[in-house]
Amino acid sequence: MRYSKQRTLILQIVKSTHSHPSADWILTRARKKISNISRGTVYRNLNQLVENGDIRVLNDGGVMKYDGNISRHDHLLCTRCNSVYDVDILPKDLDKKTQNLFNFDVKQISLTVEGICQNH
Amino acid sequence: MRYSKQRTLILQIVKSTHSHPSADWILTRARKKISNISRGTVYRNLNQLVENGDIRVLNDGGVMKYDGNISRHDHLLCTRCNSVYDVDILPKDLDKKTQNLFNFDVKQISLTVEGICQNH
DNA sequence: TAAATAAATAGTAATGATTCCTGATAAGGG
DNA sequence: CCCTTATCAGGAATCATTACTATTTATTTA
Repeated sequence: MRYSKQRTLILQIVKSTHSHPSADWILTRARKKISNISRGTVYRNLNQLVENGDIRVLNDGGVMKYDGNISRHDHLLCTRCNSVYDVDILPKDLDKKTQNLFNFDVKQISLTVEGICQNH
Repeated sequence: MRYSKQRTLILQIVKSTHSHPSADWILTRARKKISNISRGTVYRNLNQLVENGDIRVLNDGGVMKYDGNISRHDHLLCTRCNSVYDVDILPKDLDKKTQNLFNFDVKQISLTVEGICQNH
Protein backbone atom coordinates (compact mmCIF):
# COMPACT_ATOMS: atom_id res chain seq x y z
CA MET A 1 0.00 0.00 0.00
CA ARG A 2 1.41 3.35 -1.07
CA TYR A 3 1.05 6.28 1.25
CA SER A 4 -0.05 9.11 -0.99
CA LYS A 5 -0.47 12.54 0.51
CA GLN A 6 -4.25 12.03 0.35
CA ARG A 7 -4.10 8.79 2.34
CA THR A 8 -1.70 10.26 4.87
CA LEU A 9 -3.97 13.26 5.38
CA ILE A 10 -7.09 11.13 5.82
CA LEU A 11 -5.37 8.89 8.35
CA GLN A 12 -4.10 11.93 10.24
CA ILE A 13 -7.58 13.48 10.34
CA VAL A 14 -9.17 10.32 11.73
CA LYS A 15 -6.38 9.82 14.25
CA SER A 16 -6.55 13.40 15.49
CA THR A 17 -10.12 13.41 16.75
CA HIS A 18 -12.20 11.47 19.25
CA SER A 19 -15.44 12.50 17.57
CA HIS A 20 -16.03 9.35 15.44
CA PRO A 21 -16.50 11.31 12.21
CA SER A 22 -18.42 10.30 9.10
CA ALA A 23 -16.86 10.14 5.63
CA ASP A 24 -18.54 13.41 4.78
CA TRP A 25 -17.08 15.23 7.79
CA ILE A 26 -13.64 13.86 6.92
CA LEU A 27 -14.04 15.03 3.32
CA THR A 28 -14.89 18.58 4.43
CA ARG A 29 -11.92 18.56 6.77
CA ALA A 30 -9.57 17.19 4.11
CA ARG A 31 -10.57 19.87 1.60
CA LYS A 32 -9.01 22.49 3.85
CA LYS A 33 -5.61 21.00 3.03
CA ILE A 34 -6.19 19.52 -0.43
CA SER A 35 -8.99 21.59 -1.89
CA ASN A 36 -9.84 19.29 -4.79
CA ILE A 37 -9.62 15.93 -3.00
CA SER A 38 -12.50 13.82 -4.25
CA ARG A 39 -15.24 12.10 -2.30
CA GLY A 40 -14.35 8.75 -3.89
CA THR A 41 -10.78 9.07 -2.67
CA VAL A 42 -11.97 9.58 0.89
CA TYR A 43 -14.23 6.52 0.79
CA ARG A 44 -11.61 4.34 -0.90
CA ASN A 45 -8.92 5.29 1.58
CA LEU A 46 -11.14 4.90 4.63
CA ASN A 47 -11.97 1.37 3.50
CA GLN A 48 -8.32 0.55 2.90
CA LEU A 49 -7.25 1.99 6.24
CA VAL A 50 -9.89 -0.14 7.97
CA GLU A 51 -8.80 -3.20 5.98
CA ASN A 52 -5.21 -2.48 6.96
CA GLY A 53 -6.11 -2.17 10.64
CA ASP A 54 -5.07 1.49 10.95
CA ILE A 55 -8.55 2.64 11.97
CA ARG A 56 -11.90 1.14 13.04
CA VAL A 57 -15.38 1.56 11.65
CA LEU A 58 -18.76 1.48 13.32
CA ASN A 59 -22.24 1.61 11.92
CA ASP A 60 -24.34 4.44 13.31
CA GLY A 61 -27.87 4.09 12.00
CA GLY A 62 -26.87 3.28 8.45
CA VAL A 63 -23.95 5.74 8.32
CA MET A 64 -20.39 4.59 8.79
CA LYS A 65 -18.38 6.37 11.48
CA TYR A 66 -14.61 6.10 11.74
CA ASP A 67 -12.54 5.72 14.86
CA GLY A 68 -8.81 6.33 15.16
CA ASN A 69 -8.70 4.44 18.43
CA ILE A 70 -7.98 0.83 17.51
CA SER A 71 -7.53 -0.53 21.03
CA ARG A 72 -10.45 -2.69 22.26
CA HIS A 73 -13.29 -0.55 23.55
CA ASP A 74 -17.05 -0.18 23.42
CA HIS A 75 -19.40 2.61 22.37
CA LEU A 76 -22.19 4.54 23.98
CA LEU A 77 -24.43 5.99 21.30
CA CYS A 78 -26.70 8.87 22.28
CA THR A 79 -29.83 8.81 20.12
CA ARG A 80 -30.70 12.40 21.05
CA CYS A 81 -27.50 14.26 20.18
CA ASN A 82 -26.01 11.53 18.02
CA SER A 83 -22.71 11.48 19.91
CA VAL A 84 -20.55 8.41 20.28
CA TYR A 85 -18.59 7.88 23.51
CA ASP A 86 -15.70 5.49 24.00
CA VAL A 87 -16.04 3.33 27.09
CA ASP A 88 -14.75 0.06 28.45
CA ILE A 89 -17.39 -2.42 29.46
CA LEU A 90 -16.59 -5.90 28.19
CA PRO A 91 -14.08 -8.10 29.98
CA LYS A 92 -10.84 -8.58 28.00
CA ASP A 93 -11.21 -12.35 27.68
CA LEU A 94 -14.66 -12.29 26.11
CA ASP A 95 -13.44 -13.09 22.59
CA LYS A 96 -11.63 -16.19 23.78
CA LYS A 97 -14.64 -17.29 25.80
CA THR A 98 -16.92 -16.75 22.81
CA GLN A 99 -14.50 -18.56 20.53
CA ASN A 100 -14.54 -21.66 22.73
CA LEU A 101 -18.19 -21.58 23.70
CA PHE A 102 -19.61 -21.37 20.18
CA ASN A 103 -16.77 -22.77 18.08
CA PHE A 104 -16.69 -19.46 16.22
CA ASP A 105 -13.53 -17.88 14.83
CA VAL A 106 -13.86 -14.39 16.33
CA LYS A 107 -12.49 -11.47 14.32
CA GLN A 108 -14.06 -8.52 16.07
CA ILE A 109 -16.35 -8.18 19.03
CA SER A 110 -18.23 -4.95 19.48
CA LEU A 111 -20.68 -3.73 22.05
CA THR A 112 -22.87 -0.76 21.27
CA VAL A 113 -25.15 0.75 23.88
CA GLU A 114 -27.95 2.96 22.62
CA GLY A 115 -29.62 5.46 24.87
CA ILE A 116 -29.59 9.04 26.14
CA CYS A 117 -26.44 10.63 27.48
CA GLN A 118 -26.06 12.79 30.56
CA ASN A 119 -26.27 16.09 28.65
CA HIS A 120 -30.05 15.77 28.38
CA MET B 1 -51.74 1.55 15.44
CA ARG B 2 -54.12 -0.29 13.16
CA TYR B 3 -53.35 -3.87 12.25
CA SER B 4 -54.01 -4.00 8.51
CA LYS B 5 -53.70 -7.31 6.71
CA GLN B 6 -50.38 -6.09 5.29
CA ARG B 7 -48.95 -5.32 8.73
CA THR B 8 -50.23 -8.58 10.17
CA LEU B 9 -48.64 -10.53 7.34
CA ILE B 10 -45.28 -8.76 7.69
CA LEU B 11 -45.21 -9.37 11.43
CA GLN B 12 -46.08 -13.02 10.90
CA ILE B 13 -43.30 -13.44 8.33
CA VAL B 14 -40.67 -11.94 10.62
CA LYS B 15 -41.91 -13.95 13.60
CA SER B 16 -41.91 -17.22 11.70
CA THR B 17 -38.22 -17.37 10.83
CA HIS B 18 -34.92 -17.39 12.66
CA SER B 19 -33.02 -16.25 9.58
CA HIS B 20 -32.85 -12.48 10.35
CA PRO B 21 -34.25 -11.46 6.96
CA SER B 22 -33.74 -8.19 5.10
CA ALA B 23 -36.64 -5.97 3.98
CA ASP B 24 -36.18 -7.27 0.46
CA TRP B 25 -36.49 -10.91 1.49
CA ILE B 26 -39.61 -10.07 3.49
CA LEU B 27 -41.09 -8.26 0.49
CA THR B 28 -40.55 -11.28 -1.78
CA ARG B 29 -42.11 -13.52 0.85
CA ALA B 30 -45.08 -11.18 1.39
CA ARG B 31 -45.84 -11.04 -2.35
CA LYS B 32 -46.72 -14.73 -2.26
CA LYS B 33 -49.78 -13.82 -0.15
CA ILE B 34 -50.50 -10.24 -1.29
CA SER B 35 -49.13 -10.04 -4.79
CA ASN B 36 -49.20 -6.26 -5.16
CA ILE B 37 -47.93 -5.29 -1.71
CA SER B 38 -45.55 -2.40 -2.19
CA ARG B 39 -41.96 -2.05 -1.12
CA GLY B 40 -42.78 1.17 0.77
CA THR B 41 -45.44 -0.63 2.80
CA VAL B 42 -42.91 -3.25 3.89
CA TYR B 43 -40.38 -0.62 4.98
CA ARG B 44 -42.98 1.52 6.75
CA ASN B 45 -44.43 -1.42 8.63
CA LEU B 46 -41.06 -2.84 9.61
CA ASN B 47 -40.14 0.53 11.12
CA GLN B 48 -43.43 0.77 12.97
CA LEU B 49 -43.17 -2.78 14.28
CA VAL B 50 -39.68 -2.02 15.57
CA GLU B 51 -40.92 1.24 17.10
CA ASN B 52 -43.76 -0.65 18.73
CA GLY B 53 -41.41 -3.28 20.16
CA ASP B 54 -42.90 -6.20 18.21
CA ILE B 55 -39.62 -6.99 16.43
CA ARG B 56 -35.93 -6.02 16.61
CA VAL B 57 -33.59 -4.63 14.02
CA LEU B 58 -29.87 -5.06 13.52
CA ASN B 59 -27.47 -3.45 11.12
CA ASP B 60 -25.57 -5.92 8.98
CA GLY B 61 -22.99 -4.03 6.96
CA GLY B 62 -25.28 -1.22 5.90
CA VAL B 63 -28.36 -3.40 5.42
CA MET B 64 -31.05 -3.66 8.06
CA LYS B 65 -31.96 -7.17 9.21
CA TYR B 66 -35.10 -7.95 11.19
CA ASP B 67 -35.46 -10.30 14.12
CA GLY B 68 -38.71 -11.68 15.50
CA ASN B 69 -36.98 -12.70 18.71
CA ILE B 70 -37.34 -9.74 21.04
CA SER B 71 -35.91 -11.34 24.17
CA ARG B 72 -32.41 -10.13 25.10
CA HIS B 73 -29.77 -11.93 23.08
CA ASP B 74 -26.61 -11.34 21.09
CA HIS B 75 -25.54 -12.06 17.53
CA LEU B 76 -22.76 -13.98 15.86
CA LEU B 77 -22.24 -12.67 12.34
CA CYS B 78 -20.38 -14.90 9.90
CA THR B 79 -18.56 -12.74 7.38
CA ARG B 80 -18.08 -15.68 5.02
CA CYS B 81 -21.65 -16.95 4.62
CA ASN B 82 -23.36 -13.84 5.95
CA SER B 83 -25.44 -15.77 8.48
CA VAL B 84 -26.58 -14.36 11.78
CA TYR B 85 -26.81 -16.64 14.83
CA ASP B 86 -28.66 -15.90 18.05
CA VAL B 87 -26.59 -16.52 21.15
CA ASP B 88 -26.51 -15.46 24.78
CA ILE B 89 -23.24 -13.96 25.93
CA LEU B 90 -23.83 -10.84 27.99
CA PRO B 91 -24.85 -11.05 31.62
CA LYS B 92 -28.47 -9.97 32.25
CA ASP B 93 -27.58 -7.07 34.53
CA LEU B 94 -25.20 -5.35 32.10
CA ASP B 95 -27.66 -2.58 31.19
CA LYS B 96 -28.15 -1.63 34.83
CA LYS B 97 -24.42 -1.69 35.44
CA THR B 98 -23.80 0.46 32.37
CA GLN B 99 -26.58 2.82 33.39
CA ASN B 100 -25.00 3.44 36.80
CA LEU B 101 -21.38 3.40 35.73
CA PHE B 102 -21.70 5.99 32.96
CA ASN B 103 -24.84 7.85 33.98
CA PHE B 104 -26.35 6.89 30.63
CA ASP B 105 -30.04 6.14 30.11
CA VAL B 106 -29.77 2.75 28.38
CA LYS B 107 -32.40 1.88 25.76
CA GLN B 108 -30.82 -1.06 24.01
CA ILE B 109 -27.58 -2.91 24.48
CA SER B 110 -26.34 -5.07 21.67
CA LEU B 111 -23.32 -7.24 21.21
CA THR B 112 -22.30 -8.32 17.74
CA VAL B 113 -19.47 -10.75 17.18
CA GLU B 114 -17.99 -10.84 13.71
CA GLY B 115 -16.03 -13.82 12.51
CA ILE B 116 -16.22 -17.17 10.73
CA CYS B 117 -18.74 -19.79 11.75
CA GLN B 118 -18.19 -23.53 12.17
CA ASN B 119 -19.45 -24.40 8.68
CA HIS B 120 -16.17 -23.30 7.13
C1' DT C 1 -76.17 1.39 9.43
C1' DA C 2 -74.30 5.40 6.99
C1' DA C 3 -71.56 9.39 6.95
C1' DA C 4 -67.31 11.40 8.88
C1' DT C 5 -62.67 10.92 10.28
C1' DA C 6 -58.23 9.00 10.35
C1' DA C 7 -54.79 5.64 9.16
C1' DA C 8 -52.78 2.73 5.72
C1' DT C 9 -51.83 1.50 0.94
C1' DA C 10 -49.83 1.10 -4.02
C1' DG C 11 -47.01 3.04 -7.11
C1' DT C 12 -43.62 6.00 -8.17
C1' DA C 13 -40.27 9.67 -7.54
C1' DA C 14 -36.60 11.31 -4.67
C1' DT C 15 -32.81 10.96 -1.46
C1' DG C 16 -28.39 9.97 0.46
C1' DA C 17 -24.56 7.19 1.36
C1' DT C 18 -21.46 4.57 -1.00
C1' DT C 19 -19.26 2.34 -4.99
C1' DC C 20 -17.77 2.10 -9.74
C1' DC C 21 -15.56 3.83 -13.95
C1' DT C 22 -12.10 6.27 -16.89
C1' DG C 23 -8.47 8.85 -18.40
C1' DA C 24 -4.85 11.46 -16.01
C1' DT C 25 -1.35 11.80 -12.23
C1' DA C 26 2.24 10.62 -9.11
C1' DA C 27 4.77 7.36 -5.85
C1' DG C 28 8.78 4.92 -5.28
C1' DG C 29 11.83 0.94 -6.69
C1' DG C 30 15.46 -0.06 -9.96
C1' DC D 1 15.56 9.63 -14.17
C1' DC D 2 12.42 6.32 -15.95
C1' DC D 3 9.05 2.79 -15.74
C1' DT D 4 5.52 0.32 -13.61
C1' DT D 5 1.58 0.44 -11.22
C1' DA D 6 -1.14 2.24 -7.45
C1' DT D 7 -3.77 6.16 -6.74
C1' DC D 8 -6.37 10.16 -8.05
C1' DA D 9 -10.28 13.59 -9.60
C1' DG D 10 -14.54 13.95 -11.38
C1' DG D 11 -18.62 12.24 -12.53
C1' DA D 12 -21.94 8.48 -13.36
C1' DA D 13 -24.16 4.53 -11.34
C1' DT D 14 -25.98 1.68 -7.60
C1' DC D 15 -28.52 0.31 -3.75
C1' DA D 16 -31.19 0.62 0.35
C1' DT D 17 -34.40 3.44 2.20
C1' DT D 18 -37.71 7.35 2.54
C1' DA D 19 -41.06 10.77 0.81
C1' DC D 20 -45.05 11.98 -1.85
C1' DT D 21 -49.86 11.60 -3.48
C1' DA D 22 -54.08 10.12 -4.85
C1' DT D 23 -56.88 6.23 -3.42
C1' DT D 24 -58.53 2.62 -0.37
C1' DT D 25 -59.64 0.69 4.05
C1' DA D 26 -60.61 0.68 8.84
C1' DT D 27 -62.66 2.82 12.91
C1' DT D 28 -65.66 6.20 15.16
C1' DT D 29 -69.73 8.53 15.78
C1' DA D 30 -74.23 10.03 14.85
